[in-house]
Amino acid sequence: MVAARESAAAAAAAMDASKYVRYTPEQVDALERLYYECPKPSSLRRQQLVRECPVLAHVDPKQIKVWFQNRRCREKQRKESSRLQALNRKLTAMNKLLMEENDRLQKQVSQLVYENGYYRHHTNNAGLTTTDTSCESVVTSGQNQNVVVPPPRDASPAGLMSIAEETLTEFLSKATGTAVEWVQMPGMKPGPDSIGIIAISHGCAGVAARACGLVGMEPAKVAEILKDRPLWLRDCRSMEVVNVLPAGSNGTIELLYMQLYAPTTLAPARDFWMLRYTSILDGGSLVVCERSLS
DNA sequence: TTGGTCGAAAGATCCCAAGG
DNA sequence: CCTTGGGATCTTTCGACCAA
Repeated sequence: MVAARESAAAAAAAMDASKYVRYTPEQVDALERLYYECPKPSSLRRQQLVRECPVLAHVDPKQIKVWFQNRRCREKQRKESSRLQALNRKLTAMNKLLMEENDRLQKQVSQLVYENGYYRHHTNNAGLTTTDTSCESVVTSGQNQNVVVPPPRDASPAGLMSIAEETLTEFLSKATGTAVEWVQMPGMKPGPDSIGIIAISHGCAGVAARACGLVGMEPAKVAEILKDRPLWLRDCRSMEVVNVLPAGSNGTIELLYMQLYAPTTLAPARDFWMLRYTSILDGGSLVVCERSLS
């Protein structure tokens, strides 16, 4: 490249200034017409053009060749330029739409933050919640009287047992084969093969079945899940075991009060009363199913 | 006057087809 | 297979022209 530059400079220096010509408008018109007819004329055709066109009579065929070369080059550059301009217009229009959408969403967020603050304020005034809105749990094992959510509908042992049996039956009916319809929750992997996920089954209006371990899951995998309790409860901001009851099949029923982290920083944390049924089934498989009582 | 742009010209390099 | 001629492409230089 350096050699090319040097030789080009040397050639340019040697070039006679008188060689530089500017074609007349008539010549340019003629050349443009010829270019329109044929952008790549052969050597023979170029000589023929010079003979046939009077305004080009005194132009060297070599100059004609160079003119066509440069003309093709210019056309290529113009096409590329117009292509980039069209692309730029499209991107600008897209950018405008995205800016408008962003603006609209920002306003929506502001409105939701405002509403959130408004409802928090009213809840605090009603004396039903803690004054602490930090990361500290609002649930403290019966010492804290400022419980957010209402108690379960039927917290009696018989009522809990009934709900637990119902939940287990429902869960087992869904947790066989691929019958479970898994719904991904924020920050969690979808699908029954995921470990430590929370899934909410479809078709159960108002009822959430929280599953951690499926029937038929390998015992080693279940043990692995149970050992890694922090992961198992990673979405859980706080949890309180309010009551524990023995159940059939070596199972237990626990009444839980849970507070889950908010899916986004702008949304409030969610509070649940949960019923957890834990049981060892035949074959050593473990089933843990939970049901919201809210 | 100066800086930018356009156009003409030329060199270097690569590729391809034709001919010996 | 090698050489040769020509085209394509990229790059550079320089003159002309124009607007600030």
